[in-house]
Amino acid sequence: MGRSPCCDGEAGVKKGPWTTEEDKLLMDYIQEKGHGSWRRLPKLAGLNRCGKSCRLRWTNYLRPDIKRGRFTDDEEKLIMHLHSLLGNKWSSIATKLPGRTDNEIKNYWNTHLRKKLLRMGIDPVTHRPRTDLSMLAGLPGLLAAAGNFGGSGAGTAAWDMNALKLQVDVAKFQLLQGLVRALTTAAAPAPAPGMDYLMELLAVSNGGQHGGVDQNILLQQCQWNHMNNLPALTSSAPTSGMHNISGLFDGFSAGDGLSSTELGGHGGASWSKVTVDPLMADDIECKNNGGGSVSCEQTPASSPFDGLESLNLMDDLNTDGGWKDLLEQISWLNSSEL
DNA sequence: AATAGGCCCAACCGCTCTAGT
DNA sequence: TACTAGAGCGGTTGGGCCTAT
Repeated sequence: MGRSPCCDGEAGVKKGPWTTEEDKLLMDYIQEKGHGSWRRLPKLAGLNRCGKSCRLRWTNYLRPDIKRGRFTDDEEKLIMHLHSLLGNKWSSIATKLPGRTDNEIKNYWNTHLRKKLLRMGIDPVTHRPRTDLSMLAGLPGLLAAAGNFGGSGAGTAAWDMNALKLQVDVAKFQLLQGLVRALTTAAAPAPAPGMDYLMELLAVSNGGQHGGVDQNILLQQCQWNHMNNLPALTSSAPTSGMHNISGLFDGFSAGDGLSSTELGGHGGASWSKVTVDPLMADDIECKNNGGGSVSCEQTPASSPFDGLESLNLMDDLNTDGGWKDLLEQISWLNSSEL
């Protein structure tokens, strides 16, 4: 295969912005005769353009059913949701938004939505919480901002308020993920760098319940697994000694925008399917079935942030010796390049 | 008022896919 | 089956516009 682009070899063909005269020629021709073969169209329509350029101009600009103007909130949410399902399949996404072109949606994504997700700490490619440690390094600022809300949210859009709460929650989850990974890597022949510090950190970090997650349980579980040379986490096949790990999820409930579909992985304790879709995705509720079994089921989507209010995030974050301290120390760990 | 930097978006480029021969 | 033409798609670019200094 592989052939030269259609415009190659068409010397003297005009490029660049279209004039109103050219637009009129193209519109008149297509409205009268249809586009037919795009390759032959320019000649028939009296245009000094290549067929590809004509097609693009028509589909992206001149088509009569094109909707102009700002994207609505609903359109924005739909794009985000569809992108989480389809990825950069702009043409497929465009079919669900009447009057919008793939090019327009692509541009809007790259200039607005992508940045919006990044600000929320969500990876715009995977639609999951960003896993790079630079996010954890920025947590102190995030926590400070969260603390400044003071619960009133005055002057702040509800969306931003909820997004920030979600971001904090995601950060908590990521922290757990990182901790478990760091700790359970000890099952490998060479302990992970910094593991000793993390163990110590957990030991001195109050050891109590934080956001429904008992750090002692976490620590004990990891130690137990280490001693018994077991996979760090498992999603099925109840394993003796795994009965405590389900407690990790007590703080995350259906509807809080944070969910997990595969609580599994081996050795590296990869909780690979943690999904955060604050907009449209159905919730996935994880349950402790006892005996070390954790099951997850999809529940109908409700309001994206239902359940957030019940998490007592601010109390949780501002408690001395609580998550705030822990996160700050973790960010220090990161900046020290362990 | 001038200018630098960032943003936005129409248009182009190059690749893949599909249908026809 | 192999090849080609045509169409479509996603990534990238360039220039105009806007905003901050």
